[in-house]
Amino acid sequence: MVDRIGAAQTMTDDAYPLTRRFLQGRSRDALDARERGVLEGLIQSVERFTEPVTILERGAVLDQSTILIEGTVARVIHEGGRRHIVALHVPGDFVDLHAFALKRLDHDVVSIGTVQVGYAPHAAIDEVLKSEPNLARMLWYSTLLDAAMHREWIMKLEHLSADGRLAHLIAELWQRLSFVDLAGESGFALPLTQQELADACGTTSIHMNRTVRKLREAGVVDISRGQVTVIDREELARIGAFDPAYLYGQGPLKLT
Amino acid sequence: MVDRIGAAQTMTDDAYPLTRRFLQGRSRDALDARERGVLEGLIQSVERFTEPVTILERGAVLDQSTILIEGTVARVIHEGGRRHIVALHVPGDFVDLHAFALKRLDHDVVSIGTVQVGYAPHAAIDEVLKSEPNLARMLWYSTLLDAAMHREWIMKLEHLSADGRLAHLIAELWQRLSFVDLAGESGFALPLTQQELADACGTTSIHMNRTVRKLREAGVVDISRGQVTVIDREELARIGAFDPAYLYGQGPLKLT
DNA sequence: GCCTGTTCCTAACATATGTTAGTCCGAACG
DNA sequence: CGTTCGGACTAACATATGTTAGGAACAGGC
Repeated sequence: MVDRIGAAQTMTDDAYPLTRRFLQGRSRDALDARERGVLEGLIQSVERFTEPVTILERGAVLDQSTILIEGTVARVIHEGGRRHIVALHVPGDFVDLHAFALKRLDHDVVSIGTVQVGYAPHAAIDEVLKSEPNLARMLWYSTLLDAAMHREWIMKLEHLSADGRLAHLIAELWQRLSFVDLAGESGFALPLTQQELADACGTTSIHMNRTVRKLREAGVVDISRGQVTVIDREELARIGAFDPAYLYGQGPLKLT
Repeated sequence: MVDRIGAAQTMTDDAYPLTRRFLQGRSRDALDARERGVLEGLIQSVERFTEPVTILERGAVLDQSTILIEGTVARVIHEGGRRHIVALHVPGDFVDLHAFALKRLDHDVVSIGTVQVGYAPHAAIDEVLKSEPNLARMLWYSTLLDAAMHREWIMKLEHLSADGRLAHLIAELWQRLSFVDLAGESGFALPLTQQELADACGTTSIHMNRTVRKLREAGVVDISRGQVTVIDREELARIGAFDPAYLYGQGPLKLT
């Protein structure tokens, strides 16, 4: 592996404005400076969305993959006239790297709030697979993190009722935003409406409203106007049965 | 890509007793004979379990990955004294290939009924990554299929109530077993108890019992004594909101 | 400034599901 | 042949959640 000094790492990371958050807080130091340069070079174009928009449509056959640079996007499966959020992404995440191997997308990808993304052509990723086994492994790794989060969501949906599901979602997002330096001491910005929170927790907006109020009145967390303020961190983790091990962060984790 | 003739393919597949079901029914023909040989050669040992056993434990640091050769295994997350099945595997599936890159397992892997597995050392997979980009891509692909199934399970848990969840599970298993030639015309063998079905559908065994009875009395599917008999295939797919696209099968799919 | 749409919020009622407490049955085993 | 044990099954009751039907607060456009 590669030895790196913390300060030097921060300096070099600034040299990669588009991909600097990729695996930040995870095993990013498994990539050396050259590999980070290769990764940054994969991004051949950038796009910005200010309106809510379906960035990628289910069934689309893609020849490039998308990395989230700024903002929030959701992976959505429409079924029975309803919109189901199956995953949420924070900056630094590839949102459709799986399409590199699967080609066809099995779900939509939609923007939430203002979003900036970068595109990496599959042909360029192909070259990485042939000549950069370590970087290839890290790309694979990032899709495996998605899968680990999916499994945790399955557990959450099978095990917890609405308040636990919401608490888990909040705790997870807080942790993931902390990895990429986008969370505050006591909370974080959250552009999701109650309807969207409901879509991500498998409930209705009416019930999500009850649940938000319940957690607020219980003095656990205040979710309002795009801002989450955590009041009782331990209680939040307890209600949400949140153990961050599945996020595979490095170093001591904020929530235990 | 590689041109292959159907008959020849069947013959060569018999030469790979341990890995012949890997990606069968999916994009397996993207692998040529040499690559299939390399894959088969990855399996350095085989083990058989006749008793229900935890094959792999959460938190374990692995130096090999496990392919399911025969039988059924479940991925399980224990939480709050309960056992939650987050994924089920059929022969041909790698059950912990993600541990190659993640190293630490975030869940248990348990056998259901009699099971035979093979082990592929990570060092050998490392070599594949360096010298067999196409095979490496197929290994990646297989973990992305797992993730796609995870997402469908999330949708199922968010969207459907107990009878829909059960119908979806049955329809999915039937399709996946069909891919690997282990399903019959009107059903398949299923070693899961009602308790385990409940664990996979996020409900209780009592409610699963109601649900099994309901689907039986409605003339949709009969689940009993380890055997599933599908009576009304279309209704099963309708109740379970089952669209097999997410399984990325090739050719015409059994259920539509 | 007012209109218009979206989000947040509430109430009342119906229903799915969980919980507790069992009985019944067949397979495995002595 | 009886015992034992796990799984299948049922009933009665409590509760979480969905559904329908709205009102209140707020932001953006004109």
